[in-house]
Amino acid sequence: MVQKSKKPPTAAKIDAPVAPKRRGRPRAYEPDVALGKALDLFRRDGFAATSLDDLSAATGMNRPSLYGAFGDKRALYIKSYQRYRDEARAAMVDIFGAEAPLRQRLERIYKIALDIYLSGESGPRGCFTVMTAASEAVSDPDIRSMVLEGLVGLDKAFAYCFRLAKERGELPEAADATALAHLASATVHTIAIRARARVPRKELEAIVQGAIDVMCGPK
Amino acid sequence: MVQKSKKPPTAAKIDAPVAPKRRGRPRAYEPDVALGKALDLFRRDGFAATSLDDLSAATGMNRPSLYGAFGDKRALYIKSYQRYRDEARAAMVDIFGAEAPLRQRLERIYKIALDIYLSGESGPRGCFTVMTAASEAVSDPDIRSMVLEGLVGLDKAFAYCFRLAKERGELPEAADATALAHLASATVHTIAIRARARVPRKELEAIVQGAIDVMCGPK
DNA sequence: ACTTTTTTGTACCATTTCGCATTAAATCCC
DNA sequence: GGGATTTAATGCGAAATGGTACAAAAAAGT
Repeated sequence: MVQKSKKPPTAAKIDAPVAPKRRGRPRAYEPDVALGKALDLFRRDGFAATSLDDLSAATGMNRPSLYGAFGDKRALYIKSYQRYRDEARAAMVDIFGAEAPLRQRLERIYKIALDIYLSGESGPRGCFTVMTAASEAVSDPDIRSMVLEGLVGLDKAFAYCFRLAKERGELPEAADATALAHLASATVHTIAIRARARVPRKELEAIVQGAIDVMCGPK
Repeated sequence: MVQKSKKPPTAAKIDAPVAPKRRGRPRAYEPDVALGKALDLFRRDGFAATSLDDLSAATGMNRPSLYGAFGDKRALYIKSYQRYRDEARAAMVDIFGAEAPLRQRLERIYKIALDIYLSGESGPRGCFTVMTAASEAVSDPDIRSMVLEGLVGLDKAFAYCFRLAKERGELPEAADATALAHLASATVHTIAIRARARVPRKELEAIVQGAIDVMCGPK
């Protein structure tokens, strides 16, 4: 019961990208979009304040289906978080090392961050990593280590970005790439928090610009 | 029913600091310490994950007493938050404008912040303002505005601190006090978050030092 | 001693919550 | 069409939750 689908032995192809032709009653939902809905809820209300009924209503799946597809509430939360982080990472990863000048790279990163944090029909939802750190992280070691991964992942990406800038002569040799990276991450965190307090985008952008100016020198 | 205690008309003194000699059965708890215990729980687990039973057990008060003394769960949360903020503010407020050089003032502020964020028997508890922003802030306008107050309060304190440094010649005239203040707040936020992810104090102190170096110039 | 006042403590209620057992439905294989 | 298999749907149940009613208890006033 570990492998969930036995491939038809006739097919020599690599895993078919579509229509595996499953055996029983077809699913009435798409796991991916359901997970997206669950993520939306968790991002808005957090783990404890989101009930299985809420999740069931949002995904259109009834509880047993939810349970069968994703496991219990905690497992669903973890899968939601992983998906959030994969998406956020995918949206940013290319930019850190792009050819554009440092300023531009940073601006692009923060624009994407703001897009993520300010999205949401019922108000901005902030950063899921930050939210998770602020709630479940303390009590659950597994979740805590995922959060830590997320935090240091961002640190490292920014550090790479700044080291590159030094190599390209955009920053003085004396610049401390690690310290700058922590400041860049801190700026991400602060706008995530302020977003949830409904600070308007204009102000968040001003904070970002100020931070960039300090980090890059007053171009 | 607005005034909660009618003063004895014989006493011409200003509100007696001790022993008002109340009338009925004496309280079995001290409201201040009970509120402190409630704050401890809320800080660790957040609003939704803290039950009235937990609060009752921690404070030693049974639920009806809790209710009578502080109102419902939300009211208790709000009172807890106000107390947290009052304490945190009181611990820092004198330092921002102290005579010591900028670096020293910043170092003292961050030391106090770390002491607050890393305290807690069952793991570090982070910053209650950040935690509240990450959870209840979106859905509850009253709580959200309190959080916002907390955030801008810190911004303003740091801004005052940096303006003072400029006047004292510790920073170049061109330095942007507002932008530096936002960076200083961002550093507070980032260590609060990382503290909950159990990043050890040494690392947090390194982050703080790096931030101070960037903000103050590489002394 | 008796009343009044305030708080405690027990017990209760209505609701919500998570999880699962069971039955009904829809599809594939033969 | 009949059986196998996978999923959906209903609904149960035990526990927990927020909140409150009510009586007993402990003090002050008279």
